[in-house]
Amino acid sequence: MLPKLFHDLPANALKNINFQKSETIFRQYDETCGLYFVISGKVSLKRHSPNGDEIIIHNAGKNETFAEAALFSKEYHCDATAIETTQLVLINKAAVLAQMASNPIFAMNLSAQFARQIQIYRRRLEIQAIQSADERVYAAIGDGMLQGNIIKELAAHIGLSHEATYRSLANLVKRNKLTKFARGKYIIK
Amino acid sequence: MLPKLFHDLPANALKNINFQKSETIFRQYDETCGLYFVISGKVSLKRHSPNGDEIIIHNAGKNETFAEAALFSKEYHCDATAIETTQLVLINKAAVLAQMASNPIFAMNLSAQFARQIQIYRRRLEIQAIQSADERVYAAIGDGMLQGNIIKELAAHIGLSHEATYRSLANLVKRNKLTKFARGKYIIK
DNA sequence: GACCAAATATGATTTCAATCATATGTATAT
DNA sequence: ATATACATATGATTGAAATCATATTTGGTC
Repeated sequence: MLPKLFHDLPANALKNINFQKSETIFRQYDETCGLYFVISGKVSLKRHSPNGDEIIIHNAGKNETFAEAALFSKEYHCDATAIETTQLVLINKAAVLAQMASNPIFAMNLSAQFARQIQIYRRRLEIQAIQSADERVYAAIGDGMLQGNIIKELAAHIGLSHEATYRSLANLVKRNKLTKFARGKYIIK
Repeated sequence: MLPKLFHDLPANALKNINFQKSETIFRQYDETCGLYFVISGKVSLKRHSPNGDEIIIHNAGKNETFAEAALFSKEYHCDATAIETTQLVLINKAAVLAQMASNPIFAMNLSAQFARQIQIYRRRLEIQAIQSADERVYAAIGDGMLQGNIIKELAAHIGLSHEATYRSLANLVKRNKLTKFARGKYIIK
């Protein structure tokens, strides 16, 4: 779901684009044209260090934006590549900047959107820092991080192996901390 | 170092405040008055879940801002408490919002600041997800995350025990991937 | 220079998640 | 109804970080 604030932009500021697996979206040093929203699929954002190592910046998945910093920079800071078949919305930089300049409410909504994202990432860092798989899974479920009903995706999202995640879920149910009400569906007790 | 953009605010929009260890800075549901910058010390941001568990949102340390989302909300979303003696700058919400409304450049700079923070947190998530302590330490050093010269702080920052961190540093030096040029000082080869 | 607290270093042991291996269940397409 | 790909589940083993225990070094203060 594209964040509501972007609907305030002119219609031609939003452009759907499809990418095949392994296709390049943009490269580091390309001139920036906008930020992106992921409708479906997954995008890998990477950079190369001076000594040639590959630095993973982020993998952006469904319902996430990426390349926000591109709004404020002439060049993209990294390479973006589709990990799988991917559908994106390109949100035009010039349109965003123009809207920010002319509509203070839009500018404020954009800052608010970014501030919310900061909050989300901070919490994710805390969760990922939890050593115990059981406690990490419990925290993630509590935070609503199980979005669909695929446990394997939750596992990847919180940095656990899928096996450890299944086990933790089973333990938590056994310990009466969670209820499993359907396949891939749990609630906190 | 307070981000430059906040210097564009009127002087009375910035207020230094000191807190003793364990002192409350704000509580969840308090009316928001602004965001904060940490000059020194550490602040714990926590919330309580419906069933009484304590949820750690973030620990904010030196040179970080926190409570950014307060700019866009009537109430604080969590409790903030000083973990140790702490010196903060309170950045006045009304002044920030007024400046955003009247100065599009300021609004843009604030969004840019937040976008940079998003980038930093995303990268930190990736680093923290690296299983191998050696590779995690290497990535963190490469990203300039060793800010002072206290390895123990780096360890806490990247989610490793201090022992594992010292060991990894020693391994990386032995493997010729890092050079130690002083106590607590390393560079990538 | 002496003292002290904290950081760093290192050895040994424990813990538990990752990994490997296999089996079962399930949603989807035909 | 059947076939298939993928998710889920579970047992066994491995590996490496956490933890525990000590020792040494170092920076700051007096």
